[in-house]
Amino acid sequence: MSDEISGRGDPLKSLQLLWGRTEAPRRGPKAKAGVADLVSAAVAIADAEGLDAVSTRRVADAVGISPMSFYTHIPGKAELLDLMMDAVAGEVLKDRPVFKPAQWRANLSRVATDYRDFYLAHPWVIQLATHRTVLGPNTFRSADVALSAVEGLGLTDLEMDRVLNLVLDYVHGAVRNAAREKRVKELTGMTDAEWWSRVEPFLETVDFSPYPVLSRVGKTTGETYGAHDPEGAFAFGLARVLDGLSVFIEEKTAKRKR
Amino acid sequence: MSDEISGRGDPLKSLQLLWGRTEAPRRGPKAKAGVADLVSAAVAIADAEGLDAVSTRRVADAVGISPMSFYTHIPGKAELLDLMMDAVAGEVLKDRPVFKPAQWRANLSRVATDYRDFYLAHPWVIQLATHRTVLGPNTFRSADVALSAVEGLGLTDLEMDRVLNLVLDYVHGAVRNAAREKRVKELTGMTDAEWWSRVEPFLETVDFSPYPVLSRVGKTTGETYGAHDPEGAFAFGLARVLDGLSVFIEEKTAKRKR
DNA sequence: GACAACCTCGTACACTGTAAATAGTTATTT
DNA sequence: AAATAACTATTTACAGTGTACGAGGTTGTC
Repeated sequence: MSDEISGRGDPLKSLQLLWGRTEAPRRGPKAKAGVADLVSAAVAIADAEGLDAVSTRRVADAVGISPMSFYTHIPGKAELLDLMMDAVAGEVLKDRPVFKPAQWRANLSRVATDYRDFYLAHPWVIQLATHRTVLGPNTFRSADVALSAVEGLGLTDLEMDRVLNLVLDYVHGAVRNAAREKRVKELTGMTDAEWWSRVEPFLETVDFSPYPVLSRVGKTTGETYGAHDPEGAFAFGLARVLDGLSVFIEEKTAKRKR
Repeated sequence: MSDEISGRGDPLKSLQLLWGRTEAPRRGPKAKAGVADLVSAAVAIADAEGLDAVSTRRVADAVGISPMSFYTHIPGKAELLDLMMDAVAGEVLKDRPVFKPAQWRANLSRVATDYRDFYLAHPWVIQLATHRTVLGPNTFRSADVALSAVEGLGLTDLEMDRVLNLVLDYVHGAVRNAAREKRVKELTGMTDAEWWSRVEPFLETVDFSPYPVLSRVGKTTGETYGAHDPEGAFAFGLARVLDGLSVFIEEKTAKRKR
């Protein structure tokens, strides 16, 4: 277990599949299932039961082929994961919003919340995103739209890249907290409250005097970490990030005017 | 494969192990290996070969006991992962720096870079940190120290929590990018350059016209994503985050003076 | 009809986490 | 000293994983 890597194996084969560059077979029987079927079945399983429920056998079974037939269509599990990532990447910023440079703050807000909703809809993406970027069409498209949120501000290309990465890095980090609650709940069948009610009696027996600040702050933020407000925390962090970018961008444009 | 969860199973057993609350055995033979041996062996394996090289059998073998003897000391793999996390958490902010409130910016900088170095030293932590927080002594200690970086600024406890979380969320997200390169390199034996040299010929055959912004920006940021400057990107993002916090904190303290 | 291309499948191997039963070791109790 | 309870260690076993290999069936082209 633990970490199959998305982006290993022959990178070329992955790319060909991502871009649909596999030439149509001229002979042979018609395939019962295509790559798209396998991928969407895998995504459905991951959405419903988490990433570790996705096995090549399960996926093959879901589309009605035998375990090993899976490998006729996709060379290995790593490639399947790449394809899954790119498949769902099509959902983010789906309507291709038109961004006006003057409203960069609203633009980035939109990008951030869209990515956040996306991660929450497919929490398994967060796990896979620990690996290499998938170079697929949908991933490219969403990156293109996201970058265009900071287009026309007088930033250099490198700055645009960094600004966007800052926002997305923050979103990723912030969503982790909300997403893992969801995952743990599903996998353990325990709600957060149940879990804490089991843990709390023990915590009351530990000596918190070596952690004075944590113990005070922890109590306030809700029963020593128990109650979260992910929504509020996300909004708070995003506002700070945008404030920080505001300082940077304002200074940039002020210089340009001189 | 994919995702064992750190924080499942009986939460109490995990906590007892984390806090060394297992009473010393009164009878029976002396154990060949203790919990600490198992955990440090596991950490060594994870550091050297990645998280997926850590199996209960491997760990048992490393300390010289038979596979199933592992379970005499630790109830399952989930608990092992919790213990691993807390074990290495002892390394972050090890010297317990004394933070002066007036220098909150330097303080948070220190916290951020310390966590960054920590993640880079143990990239597998990033994968596991997708799950629930480990309630262990070392984790508590590092959280306490980190929180004290923003102590005495006139922030409420909730604000302190959010400020710190913002910084740590960003660090986590930013480090991901650097850490995954390291991991992919180790696991595939391919350097980033090798990997890109294989991928590039293909990318040149794809039509980038649907992604005008990405294609332009990508080219500038280095061979369409090829060359990174993680160091620079990290510094850039952190500076923006701190700028954003500066706005918030300054406004706060200004109000207090009134 | 022959052949090559292609899909599907059964078997097999090395690995994983861990349940269950058994055997061996030690300190306490009788 | 013998019995017992508590504890560690080990063997065997099972269901699950990814996937290599090879055999067999199906389709289009020559």
